[in-house]
Amino acid sequence: MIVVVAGDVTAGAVARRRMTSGELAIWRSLLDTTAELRRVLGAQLQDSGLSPADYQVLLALTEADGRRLRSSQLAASIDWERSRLSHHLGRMERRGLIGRSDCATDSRGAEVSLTEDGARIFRCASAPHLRAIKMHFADALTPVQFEALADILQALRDHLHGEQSAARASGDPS
Amino acid sequence: MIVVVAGDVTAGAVARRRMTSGELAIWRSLLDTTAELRRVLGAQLQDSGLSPADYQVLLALTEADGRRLRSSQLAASIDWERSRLSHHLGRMERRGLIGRSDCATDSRGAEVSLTEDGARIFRCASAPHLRAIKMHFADALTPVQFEALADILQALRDHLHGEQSAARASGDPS
DNA sequence: CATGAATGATGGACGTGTCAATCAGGAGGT
DNA sequence: ACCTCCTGATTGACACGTCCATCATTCATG
Repeated sequence: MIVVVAGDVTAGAVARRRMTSGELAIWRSLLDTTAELRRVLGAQLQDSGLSPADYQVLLALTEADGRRLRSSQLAASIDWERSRLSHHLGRMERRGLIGRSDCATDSRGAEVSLTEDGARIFRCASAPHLRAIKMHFADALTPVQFEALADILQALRDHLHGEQSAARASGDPS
Repeated sequence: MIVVVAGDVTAGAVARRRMTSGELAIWRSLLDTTAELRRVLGAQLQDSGLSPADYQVLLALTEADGRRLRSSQLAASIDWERSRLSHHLGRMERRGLIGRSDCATDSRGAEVSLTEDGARIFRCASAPHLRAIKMHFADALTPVQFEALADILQALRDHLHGEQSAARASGDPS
């Protein structure tokens, strides 16, 4: 039986090549630059009294039906570990940003809801935050660069997830 | 005297435009994708018993003259706050990865040095880490995409730093 | 040289993130 | 009904990062 590595058509071609120092430098630059952007935007958000994590949670809740979500749904929608979310919700609850109540259909579950305060603070934080993203990110790039970046991010995501399906396809019965 | 806004030739043109939802989506994708990459590579590093932060410190020390650096130099070379570095060095010292000693020329200063253990562990961690970067990042992109990414990162950094010099040039006497 | 500002480094408090353990409740089979 | 397994969620311990205060030393200035 002949097994052909599938899922990533470039895998065979590059398998034995060494990473160049230029590629490594670009990787480090990606790390550094995104870290700095996160730092700048995090500092801006803090003016509104929110951390980037708070913002993610409040954004997901604001967009949710009835401004409430099962804890698991919330965790899935922002791709957090449940434990992390549980800790963070505890802190946000102490600050009065969200509320937690039991779930009607599943007594194990918890429903997370946006409080008045939480909704109000999120509204106040949202506009300046979007302006900051525009100022520090969107205004820095040309339309051509945006297109290229979207393409690159797509390739990175496909590659990350393609690896998994390739592993599954080649004999790992997950 | 005529003052011309310099440093970012596009600043005037985009000042009043709203950010498009596409641009916002690309920003979120950048956040998510780089976060996932950091997560995957951090998990890989942990197999060698190091955190990404440990790796950064050990890399800087390994490349330093005599494998030792003043604490401030180290902080500057990896762009950390001094307090963060101090805390982290305390933890790394407890684990035997680095040592701290007084500085000869400035009694306020501290010199950070690589221990035998630290050097050995870094050597063992380095190769698999570089392989992981290649596998998850470098192998995902074409040469054209690398070139585009380098260009984009350069534009983002120039913009971040150009803002500061523009602010300084237009009347902020820092 | 005396004194006040600046610098190098550390420490405590607190918010945050991860891992592993735990616990209550549902789901499915016998 | 009972047992087992799975799932939703929380918790404790600990590593990590930031903010702010502190302390010793050096530098600059009169």
